Amino acid sequence: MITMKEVSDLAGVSQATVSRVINGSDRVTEKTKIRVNQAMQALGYRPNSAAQSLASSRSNAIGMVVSKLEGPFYGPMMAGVENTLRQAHKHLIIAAGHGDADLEREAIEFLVNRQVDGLLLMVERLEDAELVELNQRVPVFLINHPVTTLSHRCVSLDNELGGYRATRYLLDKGHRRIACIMGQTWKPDAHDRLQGYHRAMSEAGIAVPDDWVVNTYFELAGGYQAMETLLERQFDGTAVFAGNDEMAFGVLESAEHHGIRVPDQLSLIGFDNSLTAQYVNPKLTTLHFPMFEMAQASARMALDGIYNKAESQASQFEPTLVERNTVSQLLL
Amino acid sequence: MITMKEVSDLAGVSQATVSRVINGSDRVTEKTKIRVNQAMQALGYRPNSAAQSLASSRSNAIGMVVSKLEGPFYGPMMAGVENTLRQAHKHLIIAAGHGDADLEREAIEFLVNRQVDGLLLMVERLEDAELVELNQRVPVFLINHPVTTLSHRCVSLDNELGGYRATRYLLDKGHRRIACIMGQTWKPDAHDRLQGYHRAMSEAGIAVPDDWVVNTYFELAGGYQAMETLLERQFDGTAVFAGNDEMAFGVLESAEHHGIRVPDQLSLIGFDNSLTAQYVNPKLTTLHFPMFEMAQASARMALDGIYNKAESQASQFEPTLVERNTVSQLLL
DNA sequence: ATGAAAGCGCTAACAC
DNA sequence: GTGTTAGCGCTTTCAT
Repeated sequence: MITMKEVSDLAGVSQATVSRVINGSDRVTEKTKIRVNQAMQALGYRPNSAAQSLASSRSNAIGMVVSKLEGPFYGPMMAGVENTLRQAHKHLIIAAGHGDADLEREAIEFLVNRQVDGLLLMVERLEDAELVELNQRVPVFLINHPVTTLSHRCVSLDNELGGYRATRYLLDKGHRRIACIMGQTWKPDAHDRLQGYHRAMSEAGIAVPDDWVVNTYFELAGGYQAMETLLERQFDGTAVFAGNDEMAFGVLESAEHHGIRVPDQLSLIGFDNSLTAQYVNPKLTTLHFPMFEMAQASARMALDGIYNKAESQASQFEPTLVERNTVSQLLL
Repeated sequence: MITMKEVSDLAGVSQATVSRVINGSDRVTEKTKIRVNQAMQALGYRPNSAAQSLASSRSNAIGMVVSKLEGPFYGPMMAGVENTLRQAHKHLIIAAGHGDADLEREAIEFLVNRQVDGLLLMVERLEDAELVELNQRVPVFLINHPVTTLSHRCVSLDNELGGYRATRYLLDKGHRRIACIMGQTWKPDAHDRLQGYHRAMSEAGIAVPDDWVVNTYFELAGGYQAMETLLERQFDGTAVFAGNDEMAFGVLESAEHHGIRVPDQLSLIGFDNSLTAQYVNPKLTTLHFPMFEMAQASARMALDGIYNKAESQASQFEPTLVERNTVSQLLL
C-alpha cells in the first residue's frame, strides 16, 4: 500500500501539504499542487479511508436502513440515494429492518457503531421519541415518515393530495358512487389517502355511506378481500379507489372472478405506479409515487445537513396521475 | 466517545487485554473476561471501527456492485446478501454500475478505495481478464457471471437446465411446435437458455426450423416484437417459451391484440418468476430464479473466502418450475 | 495470562 | 504557503 509519506517524499513536500491538496482545503500554490498530484498519479496513491476517518472523525459514509429490502419501492429508492451519494463521494452502507421494531433498532445500532456520519431512515416501526433521541447521537434523515418532531428532516409524499387527486379524477370522469379500499389505517399513508378521498367526495357534495369504505391491508389479498366485502354489501357503485396498486390487483382479480369487466362495468384506480401496473391487463390507472426523486432529495438533504451543516427543511412531493386503462368516462 | 482506555482503566487491566476479549482471540481468564465485559457494559463502550480497520488493516466491510439497482431482482438479492453479512457482523457497502462498463469500473474503484475486504459483483459488462486482475488486489466473488477463470468464486444459475426444463414441460403437456423467444444472445443467460431449448427439442426428436426462434431483447417490448415477428412468419405452433418474464408479458400483450387466447390457443412459459408473474392475467407459468438463496450463498462464499480463507468452490443453482395458468394440456 | 509499547495512515493545530 | 508534531483508538508483537 502506497502511503502519504511516499507521496510527500516523491513530491518533496510534507505530508501536511499532501493532505491539503487531497482535501482541497487550504491555499496551496498551484505549483506544488501540481507536483503533488503528479506524485500521487505516478505512485497510484489511494488514501486509506480508515486512517482518514480515524484522524478526522468523519467516516464519509452514510448509513441507510430500510424496512424491507424486497418491496417494489426499494429499487428506485436505493438507486436515487446511491447515485446522489456517490456523486458526493460518500459511501452508502445499508442494513435492513425487515419491518420489525427490534430489527430496525438493531440495524441502526449496527450502523451507528460503524460511525456513519448520518442516518437515512425508511422505517415504519420506530416511535418519534426514539428517533428524536437517536438524532442526538447522529444526524437522522427520514424518508416517508412524516409525523415526527424531526419533520424538517423528512422528505415525504403528500398522500392526502394523492387520495384527493385519485378520487377527483374518478369524479371528473363522471363517477359518483365511488368506493375506497384502503390499507392498515394506523399507517399514515393509508390514513391520509383516505382523508383525501373524503375531501374530494365532500367537495363534490357526495355523502359517503360507511359501507363504501373498506379497510384491509396493503396487499393483493387485502384488495381481493375488500372487493369481496364490497360485493357482499351489494355495493352498486361504478368505481373503486384502491389504496395501493397491489390492492388494485386484488380488486382486478376479484372482478374477474365475478365476471365484472374493468373498466366497462367498474372503474379502478390504484396508487404507487408500481412496475407491475403497466403489465396487468387492463393496464392500471394509478398515481405515481416519485420514489426515485424523493430518495435523491433525501440524500441531498442528508449531504447538506451533515457536511455543510445547512438547515434542512421538510420537502414534500406530489403524487401525479398516470392515465392507463382501468377508468372509463361515464356518460351523463 | 468511550475509548478502550477508559474500559481498561475501569476493569483494571491493559488495553491489550480489552482488545483480546473483544476479538475473542487469545486465552483470557474467564474472570478477567467477565470484568472487562462488565466494564464495557457499564460504560456503553463501542469499538471505533475506523481505528480497528486502521490497526488491523481489515475493514469488516464487503463491497457490492450491482449493474442496475432498479431491476426486479435486486430486492431479493440485496436482502439475501444483507442478512447473511449482517449475521456475521460485516458491513455492506453498495455501489451501482448502471449496466455500463465504465460506471461499473468506477463503482469498483470507489469501493476498493474504501478498503473493503472483498467484492461481491453482479455486473454484466466487465471482461474476465479485468476481473481476474482485480482479484489480485482484493478477493472477488461473482453472482451470476459464470464464464470466467474465477469460476470457483461464482454462484450461478443453470440456465441451460432452465431452458431445458421449460421446453420439456411444454413437450410433456403435449406441445410439439414450440417457438422460442429469447433476449440478447451475447448474454450467457440467453445463450444457455436457448441451448436448453434446443436440447429438449432434439431429445424429443423435433427439428426446429430457424423461424421458430426469435432473438430480440429481455424486455416487454422485445417480447412483443418477437411475437409479432412470429405471427408475421405464420408460426403455426401451440406454445412459446419466452426468455424471461418480461418478454412473456410482451407476448401476452401481442396475443391479446390479435385475439389469441392464452392458454387455450397458445401456451406460454416465462423465466425468472418475477413478482409481476403472479399478477398478470392469466398468471404466468414460469421458472423460478432463486435469487435470494443465490445471494445468500454468494455472501457466505465471500465470508468464508475472506475471513476464513477457505477455498471456495463454484455453486450452481437450479431453476424450478412454477405452474400457473398459461400452459394448457394438449389433447393427443 | 497479561502488559508495554510501537505503530497503522492520516488530519489539524500550531509554528514559521 | 508549508512544515512539525501530536494525536485519532485500536491491534499486535514481544516481554514477562
